[in-house]
Amino acid sequence: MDALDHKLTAVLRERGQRVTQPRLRIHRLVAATPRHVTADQLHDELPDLSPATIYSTLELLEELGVVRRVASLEGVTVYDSVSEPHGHAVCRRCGAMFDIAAADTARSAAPAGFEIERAEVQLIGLCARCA
Amino acid sequence: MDALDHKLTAVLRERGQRVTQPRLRIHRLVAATPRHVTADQLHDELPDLSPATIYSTLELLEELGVVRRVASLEGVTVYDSVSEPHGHAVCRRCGAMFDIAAADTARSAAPAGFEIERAEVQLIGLCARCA
DNA sequence: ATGACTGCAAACTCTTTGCACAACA
DNA sequence: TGTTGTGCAAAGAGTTTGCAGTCAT
Repeated sequence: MDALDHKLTAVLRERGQRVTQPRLRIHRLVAATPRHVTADQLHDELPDLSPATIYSTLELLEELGVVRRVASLEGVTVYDSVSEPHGHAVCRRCGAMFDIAAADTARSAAPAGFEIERAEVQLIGLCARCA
Repeated sequence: MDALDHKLTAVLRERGQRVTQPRLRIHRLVAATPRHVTADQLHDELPDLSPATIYSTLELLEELGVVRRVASLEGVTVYDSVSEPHGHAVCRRCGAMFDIAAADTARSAAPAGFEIERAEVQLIGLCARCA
């Protein structure tokens, strides 16, 4: 986990931002979560951090390019550590999310002049267990 | 617009649901909107309908397969009349949404056993005007 | 030391719910 | 006429904001 802290520390310093415990802890947790996190889940795991801090830190981490906001279906914002551009298959019944690799193929469909910053693919349906 | 009303009337009757003015009006508006609608936009155009009615009607129309809920980035639910499965290119700056046709190509990436009910593709970036 | 960051609490937005009235069948 | 659907108002989630105290530099 130390490598993670160093990475974030470097990015923060580079932008003149302070290195604080909440930032390191939230970053660690997002990076350690295999798939996706909500602000609420983070608050469950870090109860001593206020929602305000969690949200503002997530916003900062997004600006730093370390975390990504993913649109979700239930009106809840889902966050994701930035690794590779990818898509999600979302089970309508149990909510399970699977990463898929279709985002790249989708890029070819952009309208003329559109500068793609990221491609999100969501497949909604029933996972193998629920089907 | 009469064809629309007839279509919805048929679907409603088929399911034993009543045909009401709010349902017809909301359906017309969603169908008439070139791209996507939020519940709030509908309420602006139909101020005499209560939010509760708008939401419950949208939910009904979704169950009837006439309208689709689209995940959005700003924590606002976006609705879309059902036509062809498609994706969206969303401008990060001005919020403009363009339909794209990439959803089909994305289907091939589903995990094993996953039953796709719909495929959503979102490209986030800057549209030609904002770039 | 000083300025940025955090926590607390309240506010805000979007959406849902409960109940009485109105409208469809 | 008998339900079902609607409006109103309040409640409920999730997220944002303001301000005073705390901590990194």
